[in-house]
Amino acid sequence: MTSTEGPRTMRPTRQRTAVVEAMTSFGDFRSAQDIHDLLGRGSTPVGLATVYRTLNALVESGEVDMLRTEDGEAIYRRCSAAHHHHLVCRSCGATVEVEGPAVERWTQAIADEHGFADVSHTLEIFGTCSSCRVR
Amino acid sequence: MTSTEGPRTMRPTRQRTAVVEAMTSFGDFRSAQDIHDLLGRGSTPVGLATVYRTLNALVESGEVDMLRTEDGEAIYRRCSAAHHHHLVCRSCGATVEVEGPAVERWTQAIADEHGFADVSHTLEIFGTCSSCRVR
DNA sequence: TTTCATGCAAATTGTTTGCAAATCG
DNA sequence: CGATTTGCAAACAATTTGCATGAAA
Repeated sequence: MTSTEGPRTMRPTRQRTAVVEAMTSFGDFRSAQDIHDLLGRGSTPVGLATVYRTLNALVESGEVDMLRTEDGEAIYRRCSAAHHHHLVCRSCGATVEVEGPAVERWTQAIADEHGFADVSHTLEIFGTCSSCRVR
Repeated sequence: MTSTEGPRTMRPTRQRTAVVEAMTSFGDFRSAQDIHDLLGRGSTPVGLATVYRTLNALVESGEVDMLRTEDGEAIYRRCSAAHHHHLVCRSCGATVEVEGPAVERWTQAIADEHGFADVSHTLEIFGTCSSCRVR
């Protein structure tokens, strides 16, 4: 079970830095492939496998948050970014970021109540925005 | 955009029934592959592709709930009528159904506030259940 | 120089699709 | 019969892994 052992240290390489900076530059969730593409276009191309390895390491070390999109793709976000949710228009895709202290508290409470620790959650709201209703 | 059109009716075939019954027999989340294996052992083998197609259809029609496990696998469960959310253990996968009138109201309010109509939402809570913490 | 990280390409895994044969209405 | 569904295998997409090479310590 100790087969998956890895080094305890993480070398500050050029590509590792590039990934971290990319993650820092945009605060929201992106897929590994997005990040790879982004870096590829820039002046610091990084191999896709490396992007994956780096992101996994960052998740492991708690510096990055990972969650799954509806179709199973992993998306990552720098952890420190303020936690918020999205209100998405089904029709045009417009997105509004919303915060919900109440929801945060509620989920925490529910989890406590059932003896769950180390709580996190995902919440997305879908609807039809006013512009799309009019036309 | 109408390319993915399908028939509006769903024929009650032997395999479709088998899948639905399997879903009914156990109340918790199972992967498509689990269901396929299960049926394969029994007297009513159903092709894996068919299991997937059937499950997708059921999710589409709202008879089945689908969510993603930490590693991106889709898991399905027959869904009870009432709208509810899930509290899922990251480690062992145990799930608790929770209701959240407050959340329902909150999402509605947020949507209204931004001029969105026809609102729906998804919310999943993740954590580590007490049994898994103990060990 | 020794160890860890990178890149590439090949290997895996979960899921979807094309198409001929079986089945339902 | 005619339209839909099934099964199988091939196609796919996201992610991981093996291995030789390059860069830190």
